Amino acid sequence: MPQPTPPYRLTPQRAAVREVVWEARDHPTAREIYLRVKARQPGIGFATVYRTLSLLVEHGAILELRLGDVARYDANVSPHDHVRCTACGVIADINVPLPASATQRAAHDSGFDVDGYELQLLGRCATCRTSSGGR
Amino acid sequence: MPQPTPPYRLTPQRAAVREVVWEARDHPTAREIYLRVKARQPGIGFATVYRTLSLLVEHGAILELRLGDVARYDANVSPHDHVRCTACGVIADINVPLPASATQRAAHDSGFDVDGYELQLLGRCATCRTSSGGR
DNA sequence: GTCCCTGCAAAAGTTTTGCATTGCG
DNA sequence: CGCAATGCAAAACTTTTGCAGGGAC
Repeated sequence: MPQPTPPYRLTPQRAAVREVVWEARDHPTAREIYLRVKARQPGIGFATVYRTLSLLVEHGAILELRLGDVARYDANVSPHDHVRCTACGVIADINVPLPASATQRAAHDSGFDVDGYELQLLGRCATCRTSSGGR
Repeated sequence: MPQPTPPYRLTPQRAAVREVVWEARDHPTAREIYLRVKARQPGIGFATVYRTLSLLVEHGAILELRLGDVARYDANVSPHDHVRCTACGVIADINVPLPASATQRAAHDSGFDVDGYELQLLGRCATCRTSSGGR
């Protein structure tokens, strides 16, 4: 997907936030993004990062995930699912073949019109499985 | 599932919290539970409710849901899914037929051992759909 | 000149923790 | 008596908001 000229002003701060998210592959939290951006724009403040993240989410440039207790951000805006390691917390993108008809029907029975869904698998990543032995 | 004598002391405060969650059908937040319990045990404090909720979750007596920005609690501890109204926030229990093999395979390709999953559908409930007209 | 953006600080909200007190076992 | 549980208050943390200053258009 090409990036159209945004309808908002792309200031250096905003560009830095956008780049950090785009380059990240680890679904960083707002605080983590703030720290990484600060390495490039030492003067930037919390509020600017938070406001920029909201802006980018609103415009569909990035995705906000509410997987655990804090918000995380994902540059992959196409529909996909996630798997989270319950040991170390690492999150990976995956695709689960879940037919739209299944979700539509299940929710429709409850009287809902369904727009979409969020699916998160829970387990142990390869690293944690190996390092901590069997369990 | 019958309730075994808990391995923790079932004080009046804890019993009240447990009952409130068991009687609730609306996936209340910790604050909502606190307010409802307070109606029965006026002297109870925040901390006790929070600590009791953690305790009950640890022992599998109730479920903690992280669907939105705050924690919600569910007395239904058997595996099931949820649908949330993006307009009013109401949450309902549903069951989506998602074969374990599908999740297992998808995650295994990423190197994860999968224990379970959380599936949340998003849409508009019957009430919101009717009241706000088309959109 | 006007308006948007930024940075700092404070506020708001949820959840956790410290600590003295209470009361069961 | 000993120890777990409680209640209150304060802390920790994430996220939002207010506001004055500054730069872009």
